[in-house]
Amino acid sequence: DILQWDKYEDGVKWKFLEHRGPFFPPEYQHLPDNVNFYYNGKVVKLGLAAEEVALFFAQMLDHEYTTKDVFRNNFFKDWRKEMTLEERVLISDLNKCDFQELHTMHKEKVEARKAMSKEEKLVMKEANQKIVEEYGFCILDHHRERIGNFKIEPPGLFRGRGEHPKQGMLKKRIQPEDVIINCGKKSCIPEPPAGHHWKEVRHDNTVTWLASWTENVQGSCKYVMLNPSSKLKGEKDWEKYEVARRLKSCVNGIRQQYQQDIKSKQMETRQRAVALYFIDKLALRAGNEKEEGETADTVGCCSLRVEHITLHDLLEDKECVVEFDFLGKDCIRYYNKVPVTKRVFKNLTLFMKNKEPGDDLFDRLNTCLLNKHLSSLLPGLTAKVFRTFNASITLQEQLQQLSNMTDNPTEKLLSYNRANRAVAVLCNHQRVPPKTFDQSMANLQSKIDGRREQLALAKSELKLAKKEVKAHSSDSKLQKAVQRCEEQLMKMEVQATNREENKQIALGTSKLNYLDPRISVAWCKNMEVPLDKIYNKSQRDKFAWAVDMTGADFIF
DNA sequence: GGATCTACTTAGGAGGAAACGA
DNA sequence: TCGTTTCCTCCTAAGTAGATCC
Repeated sequence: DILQWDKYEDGVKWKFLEHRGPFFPPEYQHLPDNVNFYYNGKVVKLGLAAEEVALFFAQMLDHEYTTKDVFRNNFFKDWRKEMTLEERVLISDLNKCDFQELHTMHKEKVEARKAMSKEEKLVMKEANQKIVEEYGFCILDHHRERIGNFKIEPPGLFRGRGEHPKQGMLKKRIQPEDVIINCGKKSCIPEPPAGHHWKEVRHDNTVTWLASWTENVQGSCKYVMLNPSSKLKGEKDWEKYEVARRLKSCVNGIRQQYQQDIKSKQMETRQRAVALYFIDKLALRAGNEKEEGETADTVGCCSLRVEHITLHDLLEDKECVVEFDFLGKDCIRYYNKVPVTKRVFKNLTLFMKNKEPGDDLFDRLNTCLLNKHLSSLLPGLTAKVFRTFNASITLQEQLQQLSNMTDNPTEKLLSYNRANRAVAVLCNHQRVPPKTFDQSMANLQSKIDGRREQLALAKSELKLAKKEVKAHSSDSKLQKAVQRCEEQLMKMEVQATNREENKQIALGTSKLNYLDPRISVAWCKNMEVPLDKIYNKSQRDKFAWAVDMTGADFIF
């Protein structure tokens, strides 16, 4: 069976596309007269452009960002570009800038928004819904579809992740003159805001975006695209999982092949084989090259450097252990100690020979070479398919192992979460533990203790009542109280277990992007668990294609 | 054959809304 | 009913990977 999500000829994604264009954030308004910026202790009335950027900085004053040298220097440099000549001559030292009044004003605004009455909040909500109604939908091939990000990103200071060399730079305001509109030839062309025009209007039906603009900090392109619930995205999602399933049916052969390749005479082949071994076994990302100095220093498999691994002949009673320690996507640390085969271990020793810590581990390999090899093994196969495949197969196996039909609903959900968690751990989906984690854990524990005492009390009351034969009528009442107490205690204990195990693990990313939803739908059917215990509304919308087509007998 | 461009998926965090329990 | 906790939505950065350019 040929996977063909394009229902139209070569690369055509749609025949009709109509929308209102993106929604622009409001223009900047001058500060009230009584709110002042001070330079060197003196009031300075800034022009509109410089003032707007000053406010961006002032708003972030509570944030750690504003204490970092890189952030401050980048900000100051870009801020000065927005100043008039006089302003620039005067304001030459960020340390002499006093943003306090701007900061206070901002905080008051935030407080005021929080303190709004119910009625006021409702008015706001309705105004927002009107905007969504007007700009948040498009017509694509006879279907009214929700747009994902129809709002133009407002200007502000760039906040990268980790030690980003561009943090603090000014992200400029986007004008209609910067925006390219993409729509159908026969559709109405969206009206630009009054007094403005679009950069370009094009009719390219081989792409799925509705509008795009170039962002000034990294020089990359931003797109307005459809919501995940759309047919177009759903079909693409389905295809992704079908490729992963096809990998499942030939993965044994591929594994044998790369084990053989590790012995190859060709250095390139051996490096490719070891990299693939890591990608398959550890679910590492491919690791494209990145331009040095443009982004934070993060790596994936192919871009690993010698400094990122340590080899141990023997570690904690295990032989041939590779210790990984590097920053991956979003500067999330990957730390793992993994026993590997002797052959892999010997090769790694060889790859590292005569190299400096900063040298590439796989100096003969890159993602392009790796993917070319993979697509020759199976059409559509790339490095990231291994992550999808290993994630989904892990979920299926874990669900099989962990869940019992005889469990109560709470226990069934715990099993599901644990299976989900196994995948999140494999894919290294981490989160920072919530600030209140320890406190809320302690709160829960004291609630559990309280309930335990209550249960003990209820039990002894019941015992007492049973002795007195005449108290028969109140007997069943007490029985129910005991039962309810036991149930609540069990629920809380499961909740505590689940929360503890989830401390540093984020389940959302794998659920949304790596787990074939048909596995979960089938599990719900088999276990008689309502689907909405597993997926919320937007997740059910995103996975509508799977909900419709999946029976209890589905196997990934 | 490497650099650059383009289009798309994957990612964690912020903040607000809803749910929960005392 | 109120304060806390949990859930959800939005936001936009940061990846992957194929195409195009030179």
